[in-house]
Amino acid sequence: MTTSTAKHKGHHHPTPVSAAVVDDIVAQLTRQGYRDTEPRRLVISAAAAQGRPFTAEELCAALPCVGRATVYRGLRLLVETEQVCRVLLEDRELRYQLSHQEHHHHMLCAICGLSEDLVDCDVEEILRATADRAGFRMSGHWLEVYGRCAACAD
Amino acid sequence: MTTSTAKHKGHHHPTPVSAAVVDDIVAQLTRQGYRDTEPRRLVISAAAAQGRPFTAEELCAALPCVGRATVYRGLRLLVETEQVCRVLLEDRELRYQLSHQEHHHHMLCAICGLSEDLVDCDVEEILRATADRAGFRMSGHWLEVYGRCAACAD
DNA sequence: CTGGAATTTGATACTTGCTATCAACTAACA
DNA sequence: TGTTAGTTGATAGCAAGTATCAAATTCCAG
Repeated sequence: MTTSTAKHKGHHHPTPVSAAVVDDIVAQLTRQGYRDTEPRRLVISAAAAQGRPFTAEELCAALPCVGRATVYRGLRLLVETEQVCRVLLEDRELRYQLSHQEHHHHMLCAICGLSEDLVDCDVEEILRATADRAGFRMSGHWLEVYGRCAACAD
Repeated sequence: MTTSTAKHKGHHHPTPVSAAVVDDIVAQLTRQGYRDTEPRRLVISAAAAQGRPFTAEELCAALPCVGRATVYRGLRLLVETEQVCRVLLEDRELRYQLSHQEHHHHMLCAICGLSEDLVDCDVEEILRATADRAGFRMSGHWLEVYGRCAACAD
């Protein structure tokens, strides 16, 4: 979980993408009946190349040869199949990032834009219990935590 | 599906607005140097008349005599001065409602649209502690809980 | 009261983010 | 290799919200 000695701040290197990651995701998709297409692979590859949460528009810009609608559709498919998760910034900007876990939340660094998964956190049960107490049956929730990552803390 | 002692579904009675509520909010604003204007009062009054979280567009529709931009500006001002809080639906639709507390979260009913304040809930400290453990300094968060209110539960 | 500066308003145009359409294309299976 | 159903992408469109700016209003000073 990228603790690490502060590397770049605000500057985003695309991470080298291992073809294996892309293949793996494509495999998940084909297993679910979706086709293995070139534009789709490009979207996945570009998404995997991002070092931190990215916007749909950023992906469009990174893929000038792929149609705008296709990028949006690709992202939507990846979210639906849980290969990618959505991240909501404080200003309500929607970003995406490859998902590495079942269901989880993120801590978002306001300085470098990095996202860290929130682990060892049982908010969910607490919320459910609190809701129950009010006779409210919880079916879902949205949670994002904002702040500064270790590297960007004062 | 709304079993319950179904009252209205999707039909929203505007709650009768006590002038006192409007006056009180206007007072808070003038205290902060903002002017007491007719359109502003109309926006506040309409906001207070809503029984549940409402959209900016709904307010515009309810106030045909007030300019669109003015409604949006009025809402923004009310949010900034913490008279109104923002509520995010699962589909990311942004709604508003009069704020009755310092800082709190909402449980949103997917059936009737009602919003209940989440009380007796210490998620915040838990989140902060969890973040701390990862060397992450939390400065804010966004949390919404979705489900069914007592009246709409099966 | 009244004058006038500063705030506020609102019509309009615009931006941004995203979806609908639909003909052309292509992956996958027989 | 042919069929066909899923996929693509150019385009148009839509919804939410903001920028502009002249006209109107508030409110304080005098």
